[in-house]
Amino acid sequence: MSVQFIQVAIPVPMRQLFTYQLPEQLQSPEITAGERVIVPFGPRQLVAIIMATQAEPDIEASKIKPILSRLTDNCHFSPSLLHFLRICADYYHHPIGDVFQQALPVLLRQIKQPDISDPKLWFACDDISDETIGALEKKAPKQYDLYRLIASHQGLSWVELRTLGFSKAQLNAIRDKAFVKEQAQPPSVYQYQPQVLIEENKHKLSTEQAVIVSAINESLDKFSCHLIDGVTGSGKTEVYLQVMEQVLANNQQVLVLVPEIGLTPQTLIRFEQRFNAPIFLHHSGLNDRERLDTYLAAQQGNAAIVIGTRSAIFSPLQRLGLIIVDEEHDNSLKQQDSFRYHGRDIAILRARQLNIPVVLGSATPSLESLQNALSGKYHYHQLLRRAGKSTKAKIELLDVAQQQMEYGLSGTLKHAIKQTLARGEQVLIFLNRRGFAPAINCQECHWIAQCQRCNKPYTLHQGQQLLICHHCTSQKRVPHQCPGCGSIRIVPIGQGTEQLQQRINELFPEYSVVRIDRDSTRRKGELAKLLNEVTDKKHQLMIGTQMLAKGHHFPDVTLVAILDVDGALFSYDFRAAEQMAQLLVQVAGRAGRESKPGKVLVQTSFPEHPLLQDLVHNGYHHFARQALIERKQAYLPPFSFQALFRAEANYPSYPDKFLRALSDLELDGCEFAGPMPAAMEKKAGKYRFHLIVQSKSRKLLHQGVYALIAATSENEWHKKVRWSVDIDPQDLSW
DNA sequence: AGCACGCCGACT
DNA sequence: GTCGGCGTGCTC
Repeated sequence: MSVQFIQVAIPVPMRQLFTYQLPEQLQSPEITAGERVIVPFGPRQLVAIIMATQAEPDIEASKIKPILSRLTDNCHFSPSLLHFLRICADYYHHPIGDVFQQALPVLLRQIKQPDISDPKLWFACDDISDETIGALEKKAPKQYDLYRLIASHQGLSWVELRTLGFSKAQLNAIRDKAFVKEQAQPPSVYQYQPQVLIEENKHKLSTEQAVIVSAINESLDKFSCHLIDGVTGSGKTEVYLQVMEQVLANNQQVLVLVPEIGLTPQTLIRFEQRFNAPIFLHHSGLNDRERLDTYLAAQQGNAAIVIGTRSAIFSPLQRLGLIIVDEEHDNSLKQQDSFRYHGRDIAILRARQLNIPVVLGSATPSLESLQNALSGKYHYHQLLRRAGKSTKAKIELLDVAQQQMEYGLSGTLKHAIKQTLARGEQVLIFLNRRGFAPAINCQECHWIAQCQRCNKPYTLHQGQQLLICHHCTSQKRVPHQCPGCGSIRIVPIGQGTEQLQQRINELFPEYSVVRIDRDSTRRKGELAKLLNEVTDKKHQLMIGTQMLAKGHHFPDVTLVAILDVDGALFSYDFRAAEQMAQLLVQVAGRAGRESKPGKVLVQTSFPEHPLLQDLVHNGYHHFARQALIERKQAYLPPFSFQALFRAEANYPSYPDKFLRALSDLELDGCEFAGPMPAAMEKKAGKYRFHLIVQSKSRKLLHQGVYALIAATSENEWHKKVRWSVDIDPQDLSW
């Protein structure tokens, strides 16, 4: 047997492959692309991915090392997934090794191999008398609900039960009483059986819905992209469910992508109630082991449905038949560091590659998707009617320019809150700023506590008695004295959710207030718990950040207050207005029910602003079409395509000069904007600059970016900076 | 990205 | 005298 060489992708941000020797004793069985191997790399050992075999190496033989071992756990990339990941790396001009790294669960990237045992699921025990069940129902209603749920399925994972808001204590309790038991599930391929569909929970479709379901069902065997543009409450989920039904019946799997915190109990329960089929989850609330379980279930075929956040797009489903991207406008679908992919966009690439349909859904479609739908590139489906008789929450502007404000609340708003509470209804208050106050300030010398690494004020977190920088997460004790003048008159300025909660408590002492933001929901399952408490009406007032705008519906909330919307009206980011409009409409959709319609009050100092006027009087669709006209006139996305080069270093001149040298290049059909300092010019001690490349042609942009990346190695500053490319950047502020 | 190597300031 | 700060360079 002759010496064999292989080219591998290494999980480092380098745009090249590395050549290794394949020792004779490792040559059988034949090595294939997509396999994982362990290689020596400098002083360390890494898990690498085989890309190709080679007869003759293209580098000096003395440099080549042999690989150490091949991983035999069968968790290699299938040819199809491997091809998909190459397409992604190519589209985003991102190092392939890093793309692979992100597509693998943590436990499969490590040298130490995890124990790949069969996942354990919960089942109901047989032969439990109605009497015993009746007794449980009376004594422990929560445990009874949990038992009923498990009994109605053929196996549920702890992850699902936790996501639905049940606790380990409740589960252990019914296990100890022998109502349920835990069993390992050997790998088996999901097979459709009639009992998969739980018929009694199926809704009758409206004519609008039925048309969409049949349109999608007609094209299940080929690639097609559908945008379902449906107002909140119009029954998008029911359309998803009925299309999925058909795909599952064909023995294929379904992948559902949801926003970061969109995987709420309310969403999951809809799927559980309809399908008695194995559902696996993939979201930030899972630990490494749980993520591996989902990965394996997808790969081995146990999973019929995978529901997850953006990285679930890399689930190795072998018989994927449909991808659904819910809330496709949501920016949590775009990864904002290292490999900056957009979950929705690569879902479309994946669907095209597999020749299957992809369904995008939103009440407030992104301008990109809307334009594709209007131009006929996507199938465009509108759901204009709300199911039932419910009416839409009305958005009203509250002019606060002349009003006396108390802790961010106008008198008019306080009055409206009081009246709503008096009627026994709930109130939701939005403030997109967590912490107690966004800054602290010395009243004598006007000193402001600033993070030295970011040149931005520290946020005061009073509960923890800490100053926290929200840009680099550095922390500091709260000073008792001003370091500048020694004064002790240090006061918070501005309001965050923590302070608002305190003030609301003082203003409405007879009502219970709950705060829902990243700080108050840090613990696993805490979000589900708080949301359940709200639904159970344990709290009358809710205070929260954007987190509350997604996924949940609160029928007894009839007043939503938005404290501060003005920042978005004058932002230099051309997407700020679009995002604000989406937020307002999404929020309006969270509140009210048919018998008690909701109202949204928006505090603003600029009630005459055309953007707000258009949105309030003509609705999101009119607003979106206006915005598209403006984008077209300004040659902004989606009428042009952008790539953003970022560079950072310890001194501002390096990234500036590095990018300036790149922008000197002549590129066919591309133009530059910048280089300019990033909106956060200094972050975590680094100086950051941006260079935007823009083109009306996706193809020319691609070629331009390619040429620019090739030019970096000749750039005299390239060793002085850390740089990266962001294709289709979403947030230009960082 | 890591990690080693190498060269200058404040400490047991 | 040395511990450790981070600038620089390399990884088949």
